[in-house]
Amino acid sequence: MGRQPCCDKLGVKKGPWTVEEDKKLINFILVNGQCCWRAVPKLAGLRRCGKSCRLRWTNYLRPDLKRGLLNESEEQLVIDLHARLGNRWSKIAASMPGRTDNEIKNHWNTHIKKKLLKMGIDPATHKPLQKDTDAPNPSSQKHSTQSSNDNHGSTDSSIGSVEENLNCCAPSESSQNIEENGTKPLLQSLHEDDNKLLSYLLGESEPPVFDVSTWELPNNGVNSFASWDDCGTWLLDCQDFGVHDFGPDANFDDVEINILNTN
DNA sequence: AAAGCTGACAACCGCCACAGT
DNA sequence: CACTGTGGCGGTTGTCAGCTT
Repeated sequence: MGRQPCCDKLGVKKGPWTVEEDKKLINFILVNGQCCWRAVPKLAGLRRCGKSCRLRWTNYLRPDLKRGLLNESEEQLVIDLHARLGNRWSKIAASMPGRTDNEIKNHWNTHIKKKLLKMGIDPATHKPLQKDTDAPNPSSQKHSTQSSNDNHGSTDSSIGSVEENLNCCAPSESSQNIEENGTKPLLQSLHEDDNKLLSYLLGESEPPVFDVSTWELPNNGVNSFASWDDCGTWLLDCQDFGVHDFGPDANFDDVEINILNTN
């Protein structure tokens, strides 16, 4: 109440991002790294809310993102983690390198939820559905989600019930099996390097050591690339943009270039 | 061929946590 | 300690492409 909106609504563009806007945002972050999202739109010459820029970058433009549907083992992982964490999508996403919370959330809502319901499992509690809860009302769903959040240790039995059902179609990579024999959870053993990278990109840790041919640290700016063409080629590997979309040919006006140069 | 339906996913909104003042 | 600004999160909606009737 009385709280100011995160950005001035007037003159702020909404809706799908254009290629031009993407280019500006990518170029800005390549040069300046991730900093003060509120200032990004102004500095990058975008008529967007800072929040919108952050979302666009983290959910779509980030170069370390996997694209496409979650495969079976990732899906199994999401179910396992959801049973433990509830709807804490960001926590779940943090354990799945290359996947975003938004992506996982979408996949949960469009695929997994239905799959579980079909199997007679309540997606909120991960327990078998009662006869009279075939059409669960939202309030009870919310409540049960909350309780699963609060009782992480007590959800083991429910996890079991989910995975017992899933084992019929899931391959041998059931995390239940992994944990039962006392080995490292699947999440921790998979993609540890990617986790480091993700962690760095999210500003949570020091830069990891990784293959510099695939991704350079934003703080190093354009100097990380032998040329703007290299930069474009690198981005081309990551996203569906043409090399010509980036670099000196990018459509910065003089004011924007000045802003970039003074930083 | 066209209308309606469904799935997939991008994007927005409102709230919350936390750091800085 | 209270207030403010910012970033982040989760829920929800909008849009579009593909499929079905």
